[in-house]
Amino acid sequence: MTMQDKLLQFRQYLNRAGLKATRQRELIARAFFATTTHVSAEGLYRRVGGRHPRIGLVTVYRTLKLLKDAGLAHERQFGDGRALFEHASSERHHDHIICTECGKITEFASVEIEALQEQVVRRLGFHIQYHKLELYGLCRDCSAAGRGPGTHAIGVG
Amino acid sequence: MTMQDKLLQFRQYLNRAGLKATRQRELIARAFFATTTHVSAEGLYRRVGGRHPRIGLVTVYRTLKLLKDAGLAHERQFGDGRALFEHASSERHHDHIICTECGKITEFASVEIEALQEQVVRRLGFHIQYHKLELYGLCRDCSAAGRGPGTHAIGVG
DNA sequence: TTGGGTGCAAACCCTTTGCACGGTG
DNA sequence: CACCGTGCAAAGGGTTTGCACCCAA
Repeated sequence: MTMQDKLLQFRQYLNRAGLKATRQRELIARAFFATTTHVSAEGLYRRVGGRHPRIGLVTVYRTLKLLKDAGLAHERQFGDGRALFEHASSERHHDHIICTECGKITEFASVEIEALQEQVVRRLGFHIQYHKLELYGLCRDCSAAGRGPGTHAIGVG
Repeated sequence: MTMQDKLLQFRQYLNRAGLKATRQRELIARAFFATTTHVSAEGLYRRVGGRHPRIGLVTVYRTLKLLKDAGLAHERQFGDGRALFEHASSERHHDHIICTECGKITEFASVEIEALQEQVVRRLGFHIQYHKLELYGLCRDCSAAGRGPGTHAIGVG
């Protein structure tokens, strides 16, 4: 799905919902679709604001909510208090692995893990609706650079 | 590990760290160890404050931090903006399944899932330090009661 | 006695909301 | 032209910090 497709879908959503396609919404959506990784509202605000100072952080929040409603963005909570947003249209469900050294976020998916989850909790009488799996560790680069606890700890407590 | 053991461990921690065993810390620790499930700072504050009105929420936060430092409490973020605390001393690593209807939190553990996680991300060059797995769905009771989306939706969009 | 501990209020961070002005359909 | 959208500032919720008084060791 190209940037143009996504923008079109966003405009169509606004139209259908009786909302207006404003200059700000267009610029914020473009900046969002241009990101390759997870962005915070603040981060997106800085990207847009660098070129268009008249756009407020509040509008970024409001537009991100619209993008979610349009099904074009997912909001993720990684427990550090702020929300990160990622594109939703093109990708299937996936989980995340976060490097504790450099903060890089990598996506992965495993049907095996998900099947096992379902199996494990069925015994408890639960029926899964959705899940959130976050792995934390050292990425290849940070391992190679010898950063982090991996270097001196044989068994990490 | 009994309540008394835990209290003793807490006092020993304070002692070793050159900190003081105050009336407030004792009361808050007792209230925390008396919980059976996950509590928020606010929730613990209400439990203590019901009987001892002179204890401030701030002191609850500070004592929870001490309990974490002492290795007696774990802090969990379930993405709703506030932290929940659980006992740490007695239990091994586990994950959580949260009922989306009644909010009940159940713990579970699976070495199979964890082995699979390790295997999956090794291909990506990652080395896992820790992880966080949250399953969301309907618990047995809520399923039985016919609550939730399961009742009318065949395929949930 | 002395340094850490407490409680209150205020600050803090992220996010949302109230309101008067501005711009889209 | 009627609303919806915007920006600012202010409020909001959860958590932390500054400060004067208090108390455990």
